[in-house]
Formats: sequence, C-alpha cells, structure tokens
Amino acid sequence: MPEGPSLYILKELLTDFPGQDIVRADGNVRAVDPARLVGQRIVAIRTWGKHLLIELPELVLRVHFLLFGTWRINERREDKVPRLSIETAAGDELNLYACAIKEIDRATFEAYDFSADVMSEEWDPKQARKKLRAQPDMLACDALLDQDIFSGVGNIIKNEVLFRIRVHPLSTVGALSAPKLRALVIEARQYSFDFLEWKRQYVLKQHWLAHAKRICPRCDIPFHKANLGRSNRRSFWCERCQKRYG
DNA sequence: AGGAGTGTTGTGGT
DNA sequence: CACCACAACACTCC
Repeated sequence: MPEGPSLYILKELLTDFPGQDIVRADGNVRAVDPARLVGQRIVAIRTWGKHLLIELPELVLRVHFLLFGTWRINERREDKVPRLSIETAAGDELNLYACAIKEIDRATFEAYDFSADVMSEEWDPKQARKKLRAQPDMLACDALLDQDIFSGVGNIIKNEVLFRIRVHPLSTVGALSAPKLRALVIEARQYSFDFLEWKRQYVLKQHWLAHAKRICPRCDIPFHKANLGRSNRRSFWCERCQKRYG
C-alpha cells in the first residue's frame, strides 16, 4: 500500500496518537530497540511521500513500507509478527509489518522538504518545474519516480499521469513544451488526490486507465509494456496517443 | 506452482 | 568516480 496517498490515509488514521504516551513497544525490528520507546510521548506524526515519520522527544522513527509493508491500527494480524508494535496509555495500538524502520537524527528530520511532497499543503509546483528544468536529459518516466521532485509518486501514479497528459514515458524532460511540463507537475498532484479518493472508496483499481492495462481506452489499440528508464520500472503506454518528445 | 510487483538500498563490476 | 546490474528484503495476488 505504499504510494503517497496511502500514507496520507495512514496519517489520518493516526490522528489520535500524537500527545499519547507509549506504554509498550516490541517487535522484530533490528535497527531500533523498542524498549527505548517506552515512556516517550508521541510528539507528532507526519508523512513525507512514502515515509511515515513518528516524532518522539528523544528520537524520530522513519518507517518505509517498501513494496510489501502493511499496518493495522487497534488490531493485529494473526499470521505475522509485527516489525514494530506500539501501544499507548489510552490503549491505542499501532502495528507495522514488513517495513523498513530506522531512527533518524534531528538534523535529518528537520531537513525534510515538504514542498516536494505531492500530498503536502506545502507542495510547490514551481519548485518542481525548476528541478525538472535543471535535468533536461532525464526521462519523463524517471522524473515522476524521483522522490526529490515528486515525493510520494509511485509506479501506478507514474503510468496514469503520463497517460493523462499524453506524454510518452521515454520523452526527455527538456524536450517538453512549457505547457506540457506544467501539465506534468499539475497532474502528478491531481492524480495523487484522485488516487486518494478512489483508495478511500476501495475503487482505485477499476479507475486505472493505463497501469497494468492491455488496451488503450482512447485508441482501442494494444498498450506497449516494458521496463523503462534508469528506474527500470514497468511502463504501459500507447504509441498513438502518447507523444514522444525529444 | 511460479512469478511478478504500488519500492529502496547496498554491493560489486565495468 | 560514474554508471550499471543485480540481490536482498518479504508479502499478496494472479
């Protein structure tokens, strides 16, 4: 469940946790000693793209769910041992599974640039365009997955955004017209919020137009499918309606 | 049953 | 040093 919108939903589900004291912490996490968390108060919970940040007085936990990570709130999976399980004085419980958890230092925490997070109120499209213009040779399919530019965008969003704006994944960023570059940035956020709403309604998959699809819904011809770019991730595109720039 | 994938990091080779 | 390919991680679904 790891693209930005899913983390946004997770953060919403955790609104009761800030201000609460941790009374129990355990799990098979290796990089952090759960015992250290006991007695600390949860100061804040934030997300940056696909990162969940749990701020405590003495440390900040960075949780990344990678490809397979899951969570349960006020319930447990019967079949899996949590990577980390936290219980608060009020009896709320957060269980994290199959994720990468590490402690980050204060400076790293404070250096997070929320203007790069497509889900953030601080999202700054102008900054994103500036970063894109600075890397003209970068492929469109790589640009969208670059977490320093579009934090929170994952492979599904990548494919859907490129389809929406009719841009071929192998286009170079520098060859995009100003309006296309603008559209890329606008849709990266817009689609992410569409993703969010569909995810809430459990109807995300049925709204996919390109990702994992075989036929272009606009042209009714087969999509092309290949692992493209430096990221070498799955791309689905229509040779007829997605123009290749550059 | 086997394989692929909503992701990232680290290692080792060229 | 830059760039790459690939492994590892770990789970669900087709």
